[in-house]
Amino acid sequence: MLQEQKSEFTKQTILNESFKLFYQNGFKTTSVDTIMKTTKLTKGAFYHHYKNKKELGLAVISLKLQERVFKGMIEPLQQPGNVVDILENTFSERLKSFSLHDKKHGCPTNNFINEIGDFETAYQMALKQIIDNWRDALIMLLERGKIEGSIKQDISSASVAVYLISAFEGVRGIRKLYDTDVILDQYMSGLSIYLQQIKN
Amino acid sequence: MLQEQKSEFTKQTILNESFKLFYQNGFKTTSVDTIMKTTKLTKGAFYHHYKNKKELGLAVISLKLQERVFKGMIEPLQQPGNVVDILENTFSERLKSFSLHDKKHGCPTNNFINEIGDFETAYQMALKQIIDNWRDALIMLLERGKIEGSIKQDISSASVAVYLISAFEGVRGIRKLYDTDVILDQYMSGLSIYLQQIKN
DNA sequence: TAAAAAACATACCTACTAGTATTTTTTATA
DNA sequence: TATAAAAAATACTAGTAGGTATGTTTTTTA
Repeated sequence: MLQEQKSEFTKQTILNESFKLFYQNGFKTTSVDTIMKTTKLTKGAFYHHYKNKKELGLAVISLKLQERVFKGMIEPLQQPGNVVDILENTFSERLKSFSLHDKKHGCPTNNFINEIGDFETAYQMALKQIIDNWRDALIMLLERGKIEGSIKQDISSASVAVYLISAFEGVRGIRKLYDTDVILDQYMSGLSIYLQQIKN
Repeated sequence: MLQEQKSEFTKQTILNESFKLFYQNGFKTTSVDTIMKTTKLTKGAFYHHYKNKKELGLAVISLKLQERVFKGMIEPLQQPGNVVDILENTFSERLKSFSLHDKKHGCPTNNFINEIGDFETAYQMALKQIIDNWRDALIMLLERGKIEGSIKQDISSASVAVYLISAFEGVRGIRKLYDTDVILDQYMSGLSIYLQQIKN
């Protein structure tokens, strides 16, 4: 294989396996040794491609987490249609689409935020970028709703965006404690009530 | 000093220092050595009072975290007065009352939930107890509001309770990423909008 | 096709981890 | 006040952590 392709493949493999392991077991408690054992490669390969564990963590955040939130929570907001419907669908459908594994382990981005969001500025900034992008996309959609008349004029789009994101991330954590989806159903019903209020 | 008193004091000291350190640096990444160094005691004392680190973790959850949530988020709900006001005050005032330290490190209960809520059943159940108590207290308050006519009859109290808790815990995590309180202000404004909807 | 460079492997280092075994100190009690 | 029991200190173990130094293999390029 071409050297460049092979190198890129290895780097991606490490990145993907890291994401999975961080998601399941946490960032700080997943060792480089563990990661490299699952990739069937060795420590030499790891430190050839990444300066240290911190660089890997930042790569997982700005590549894997960023992409996941974009595809799952931002892209759906950018479709045409009634704004309130889009909001309800995006937040509800996303929850319903999760596997048991994803329900058990919560939101990988939220896990990172809560584990290392207060740990180092570099992580903080990378994670902030994800939330900012998400919030901005929500604000954009809500502003469109105001123009189209489907959203009340007098509510702050930023406030609604922050409240929506907060509740979503919050319930993803809380769901970890339960064996059933009751909590998710209650969240969705609670979301519905909220959306009634911002609707024109 | 009386042996019993002394023993209890030591156990409490370990518990309190553990809570602080877990809050600041995470549960799994805080070592027993580190805890005992801050207490100026030794490992011998620790393993005399606690079987292992897991038992300590469970003690912190069911004693320290439980109490913190009760005093900060449950007790205020049990006061007399207008239900919507109580809700707005409890959630808003609690946020405003936090020190910079507490804003930076988020909610200790939420940190535990996100770090080890998917790790072991014992932790899961202890944490679940806290959330269940909180949710039940909210439901009780909302039901009182329905009887008194200040809360709409047709909304599900459980759903509103879960949504309120989720958003609160969510924003405590997200705030970690920011240096300012803007996100908290937006959350509070978003909360206000929500409460308008459930008000009769 | 030889040399250089990139990709990866192996062996190792220091620091730290939860937990144990054993000894010393303090307190209670007969 | 001697003895027992509880509390705490000391010394240790086996395993894991991130990271480095150095060697080997593969690929590129002149």
